[in-house]
Amino acid sequence: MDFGLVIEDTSMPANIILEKTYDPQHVETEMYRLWEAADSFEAGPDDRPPEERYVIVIPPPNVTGALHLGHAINNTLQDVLIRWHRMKGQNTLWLPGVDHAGIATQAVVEKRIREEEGLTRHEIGREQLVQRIWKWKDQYQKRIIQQLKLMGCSCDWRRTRFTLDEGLARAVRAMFFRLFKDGLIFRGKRLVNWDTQLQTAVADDEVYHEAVKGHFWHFKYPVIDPQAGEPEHVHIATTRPETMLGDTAVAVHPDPEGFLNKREKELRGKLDTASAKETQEIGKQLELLQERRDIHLAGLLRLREMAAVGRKVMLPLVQRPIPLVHDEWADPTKGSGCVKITPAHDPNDYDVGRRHSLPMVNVLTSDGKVAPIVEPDGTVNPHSDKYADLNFTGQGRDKVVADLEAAGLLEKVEDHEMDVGHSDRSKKRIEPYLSDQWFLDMGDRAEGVTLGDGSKTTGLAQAAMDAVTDGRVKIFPERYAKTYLDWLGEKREWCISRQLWWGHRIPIWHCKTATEEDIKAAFKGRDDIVYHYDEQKQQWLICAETEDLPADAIDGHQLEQDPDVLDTWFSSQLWPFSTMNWPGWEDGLRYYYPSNVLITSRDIITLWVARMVLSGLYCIGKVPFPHVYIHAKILDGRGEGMSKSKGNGVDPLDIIEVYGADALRYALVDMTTGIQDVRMPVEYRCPHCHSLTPQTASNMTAKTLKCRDCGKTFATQWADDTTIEQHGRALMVSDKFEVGRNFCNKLWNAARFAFLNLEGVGCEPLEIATLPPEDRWILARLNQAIVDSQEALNEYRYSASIKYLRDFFWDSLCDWYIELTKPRMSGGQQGGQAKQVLAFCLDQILRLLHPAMPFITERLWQQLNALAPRRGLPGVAEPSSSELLIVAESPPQQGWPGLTDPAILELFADIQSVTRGVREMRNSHKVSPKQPVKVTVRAPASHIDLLAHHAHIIEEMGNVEDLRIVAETGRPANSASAVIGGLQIYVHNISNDEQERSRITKELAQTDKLIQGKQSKLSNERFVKHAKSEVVEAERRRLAEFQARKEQLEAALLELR
RNA sequence: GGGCGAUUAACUCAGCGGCUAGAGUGCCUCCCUUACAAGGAGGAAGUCGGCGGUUCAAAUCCGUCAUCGCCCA
Repeated sequence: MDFGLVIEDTSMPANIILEKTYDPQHVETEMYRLWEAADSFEAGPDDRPPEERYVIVIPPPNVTGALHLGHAINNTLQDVLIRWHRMKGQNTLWLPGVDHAGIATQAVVEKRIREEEGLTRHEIGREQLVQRIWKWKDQYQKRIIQQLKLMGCSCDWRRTRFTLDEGLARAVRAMFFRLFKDGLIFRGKRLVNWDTQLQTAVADDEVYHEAVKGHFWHFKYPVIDPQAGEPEHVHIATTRPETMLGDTAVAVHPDPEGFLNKREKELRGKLDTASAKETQEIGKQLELLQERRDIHLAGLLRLREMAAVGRKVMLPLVQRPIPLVHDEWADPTKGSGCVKITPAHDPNDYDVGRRHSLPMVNVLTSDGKVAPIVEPDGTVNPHSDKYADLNFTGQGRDKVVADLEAAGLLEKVEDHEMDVGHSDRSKKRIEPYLSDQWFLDMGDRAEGVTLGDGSKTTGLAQAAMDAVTDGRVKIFPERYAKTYLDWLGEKREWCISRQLWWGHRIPIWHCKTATEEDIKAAFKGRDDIVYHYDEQKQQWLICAETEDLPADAIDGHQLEQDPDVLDTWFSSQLWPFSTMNWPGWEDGLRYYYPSNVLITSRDIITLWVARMVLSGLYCIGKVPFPHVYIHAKILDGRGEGMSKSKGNGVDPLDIIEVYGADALRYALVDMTTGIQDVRMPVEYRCPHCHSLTPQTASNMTAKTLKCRDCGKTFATQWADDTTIEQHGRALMVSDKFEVGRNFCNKLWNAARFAFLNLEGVGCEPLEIATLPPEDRWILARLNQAIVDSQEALNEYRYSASIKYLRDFFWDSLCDWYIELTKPRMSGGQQGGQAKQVLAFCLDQILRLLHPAMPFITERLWQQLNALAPRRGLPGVAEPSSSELLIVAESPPQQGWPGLTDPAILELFADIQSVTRGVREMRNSHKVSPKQPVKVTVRAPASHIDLLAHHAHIIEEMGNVEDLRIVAETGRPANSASAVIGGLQIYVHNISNDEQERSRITKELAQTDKLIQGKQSKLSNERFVKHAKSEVVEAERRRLAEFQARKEQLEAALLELR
């Protein structure tokens, strides 16, 4: 069979028949080629006004690895909107690209080099490593774009960008330069999360917490020259003994008694409203509190006095005298009430240190060893050399503990479990580390901050918050606005430097020796240079906006570029406009910025969305998008997030191979309701017999498995090449996509049926009112679907949208209209009209389904164009024709006014109920569907004509050979009966009195219950008084219906006697 | 510790103050009727997580408890 495209081969007969089942692979390739050949995805500025313009900038997938189902849902949802708006005739741009993902990508490449070659990055060198990462990036960018194309994404590929591109680097430098010039970027010493493996600072969000078993060590520090009544030692407890080398104080609470009182009051206050369980718990705490008072308070008060008069203790091992200080960080309810303070190695201690101007003594080297201890006066501590270079948490800790024990200062050791931060990338324990970093000030500033449009704001974070609170940016679903606002509300400074090699280098040059005059002279007349003096390090920091500075840029002085790179989100935040050539305005920025919507998942609302809004405002003065749509995260069947490394990550291409791209997309759209997670049980598809074996916790990491159906062995993603070759690799899929495949098949076959019948279809003016009822009905149903589905899509209700289309197409068009009109199609009366209506419905549903299922609809469109080039209802609905569906006009959002017909919808629903009643009776009495039955309907005289007009529907769909509609009749012999909507329906000769009696009795009982329910409701005066009159009316009507049914059932029962 | 969300049929989810609580899948019965068995016709299946409250009326709103998930500290 020739499967070529009509559009390519005009000599092909128009009535070629489609294959019986839909073959996605072949069609998908052909259709994508067709679109690319027609440049359908390409967009460029033209004279269409802003409201006829639609732009989405892709959330760039990172090049760490291939795309999984999470990306599939993200990009499908974008493509649906893009294709829909393109079909609305808008100037539509979907701008694609990928992200370099700094630390993540460097980590995977470093890891691979370590595993395969046993080399570290320092052995390879900066230049080599960066080159290797570029190679990795090229490979994955290619793979990612390939995946997107196979999913059907209609991006303007000519505009593909990468966050490390030259153009994007220009944007990064432009923003950095402005921020630096405005004094919003500064350098400072801070405690950061340090990854000792990758030797870089990492952000909070790159740290995960895990419970780790450890110990609580209790030590005592000797008091220097204890006075009478003072203890000889203070007691401290710690989970990190090795950090004591850097202690610079011991803190005690300034008002332990007040603290205990306050705590007691709080607890007693809680007691009033507490549940029984809580009461018990609180009681226990109160007891403990009393114990603290009795046993510890005197000691705590003495310590407070000692701190007040400036007493010191001698830090053991390194023999450093350190003060006792008052600070509320010390908790009087815990331990001795004293806490050791290591400002350079604990965030809380850091704050204490700042409050009391304590010196910071670093104890850690960048690669995770004990540092040589440098005392506050700058000298190296003579006692510290025996610890230097020991592994910090290993030998270093052991030695500190052993030495303290030897000195008789170890009191006891307890088991203790605690949450410890680990690096997401290297899986190594995160250490707090005091280091020089670059920061962006997000907070409010006295002098304010000037935004891109010249307006003033108090600070960057505030500007981004305002955009959401005043509605310039709307987040769907709304609840996520809270995440955004809460995070920004902290206005924390953002550490933007990373000690990595993969990323945008910080455009700052350091110079220690030059004077301001030297710098002025060297850069005279240049507005792309700014410089600030760094008091702390006593050096000039020179920022160059457009080009790198040579080392000898200042005569007689040496310049050195800052070795750090920027946090990856620094470049990602510029994505909505850096991709459009900012800071230049040419190449579309003026036309295409801002975009219309950002579609993403909730885990990067703070990391990325908030920062894009902030930078859009700062750089340009306009928010980058008015809408943010947050979609669900895909979890596996046990509720765990999918990931390749865990083994439960599903590659969209596996799904496409098994079910087809449209099936993938249909299912993803269908599951996009308002929920935040979607469960997706994962299954292995046996390469031998294609049956599915569910993935479980125990088989998730297996290299080979046995098919539970055919028993043969197959390989998984974990197996080596030889094993895969030997057994074949199982694709990882989920049967959730079967619904998509089935829908495609149904669409394909319905179209196939239509094509068999559409030859010679006309496009004549039709008088809607004179059409047979089924025609008027299907057109009204179509119109409903047109309106409802697009309305839903407009509000990002994807699942609802596709459901309207499915219901129209499958339940109405296929199951009723097509079945009903088969006789007309094959030569019956008004056959031409039926064909014309069918062609029109097909035309419209293909247009409506195209955004979600582009491949199959385009293929069918080609066929439809060949067979029925003119389609429509002249004078009522005249869609314009189009060679390609991708650019065909979408049905009008308000529908075709001439097709709206609520009356026929209501009437047809009644006819359907009657038909279903007949079917049910035949089915429950085991009458073969092939066996025609005789039916008599008793109806009120006023309804007889109307029913007669629709009799053919019941006859055709119920296989009724002789339908009589009469005002009066007795029960035909052995007939089964049903009461439906005021009609008494008898199906002749399929039942007996006994069966009827029992069935009617049962239904009577049920009806009685309903009547009672309604009666009690309506006899409630307050209901009648308070409820809306429509509601009361509706209830009365319903009661009347039930009562009428009851009467009929009783009459039917009487007939049996 | 704080926040967000979920809990409805065996499974995946709709419904979010007022119809006899729905759909798809699965299950059962019947049907290979020349568009489609990846299909058609019909059916069974639910104390809407528990307990309180608001209301004429609660799956829906509020409180609380339980279980699960996510985010932030």
